[in-house]
Amino acid sequence: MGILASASTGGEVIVDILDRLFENYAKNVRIFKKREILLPEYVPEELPHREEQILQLAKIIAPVLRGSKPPNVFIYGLTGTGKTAVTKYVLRRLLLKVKSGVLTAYINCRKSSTNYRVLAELASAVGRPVPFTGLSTTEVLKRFTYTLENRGGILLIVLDEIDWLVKRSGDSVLYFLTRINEELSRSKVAIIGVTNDLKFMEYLDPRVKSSLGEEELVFPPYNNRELEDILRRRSEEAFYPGVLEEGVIPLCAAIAAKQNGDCRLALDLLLKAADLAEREGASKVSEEHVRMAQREVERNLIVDTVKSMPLHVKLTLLAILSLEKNRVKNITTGEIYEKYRNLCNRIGVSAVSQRRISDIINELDMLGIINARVVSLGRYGRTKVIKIVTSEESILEGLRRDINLSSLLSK
DNA sequence: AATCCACAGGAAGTGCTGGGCG
DNA sequence: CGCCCAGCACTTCCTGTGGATT
Repeated sequence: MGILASASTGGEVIVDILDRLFENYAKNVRIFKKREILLPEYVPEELPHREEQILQLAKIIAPVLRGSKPPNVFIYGLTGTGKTAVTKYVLRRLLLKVKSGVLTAYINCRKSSTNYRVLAELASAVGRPVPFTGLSTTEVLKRFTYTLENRGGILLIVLDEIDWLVKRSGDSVLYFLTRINEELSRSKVAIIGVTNDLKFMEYLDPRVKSSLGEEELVFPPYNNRELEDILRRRSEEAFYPGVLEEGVIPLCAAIAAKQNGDCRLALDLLLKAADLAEREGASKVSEEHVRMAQREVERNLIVDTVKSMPLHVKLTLLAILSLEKNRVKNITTGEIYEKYRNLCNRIGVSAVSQRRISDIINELDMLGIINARVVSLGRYGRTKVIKIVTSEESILEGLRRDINLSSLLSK
């Protein structure tokens, strides 16, 4: 105690802080009854307001119960409309009814966005794990097909966020998977493709497109009332009674309803708000906690993505930022490249080509940090006009974490 | 109506990493 | 060990283009 107190400049202040922290902590174990109920991976026992979609999907894949291959399904819906939850839920229920001969593989294509990784996951789903690198894709393909054929039965493949796979690696794996059944006799493959981007279908080979879209399911966004209802039900399990102030759930629902009815966001806000309340030792979660959570969610998202960017992406972003700060109107690719080259000179790294910067600008646009749209300025050429559409403060904070950039940001 | 700017963005290739196979 | 593979970040070279200006 003495050591602790004398080590700190403020005498026994640290002791007071610790005391309060521990007291609060002990007192506030009472907010969460079961925190994991609010985590995004959690699939609840009931999925309210998605009964219709559950039924439709179940009808489509029910043929596996009689041992025949169900049609391929394509599921479309905005983020947080319950696509993944419904799919997992229906598959889980199905597996309870089926004795043998059915295998499922769930692949998140954002995490496994290359042909090789998708095939590797499929291979391990049929019980033939392969090294995560080193083999040729045709080799993995062979092993997967061979093992599947020997096992027999039906394999249901869920390709979640399938647009990521197509955008990064093309549709060759999809093409292979939609035609694999012609080579199999003892087993069959059915695909459930899940996405929130309908436009990506246009890039598909027409044969893949028609095969994948044998059945289609659309998930509408949740409305305000439905979101509230979902939050209430989850809260009953997640929290002790009475810890949420009156307006908390409606506020979370309202914010999320504005964001295309994103239920994941609603749950995340509630979770973060309760975390904040607990951390500061409040006995109840208030609307103010929700608003703080909203700001934090937005901020963290930007800071984290910026922080993890490669150097030249950061430099590009910094170039855009400083052009914006100099009140340049209608920032173009050429202007960004010039500024970027200048920044590279100042910290002594060699610049990449303008072609590459053009791609980086597109990447930043896809991340939603900037907005880049192609415009034609007639005589003055054709270029992209770029705007920052997120908090400049948060971007800057992400950039500041990079020591390479410290000399550029000091003043 | 023709021109021509300032890029967009496709194709193909390079060098590197991190691994496998026989 | 030597050779092969996929993925990535990037380059080089290239053709294409919307529309204000001539």
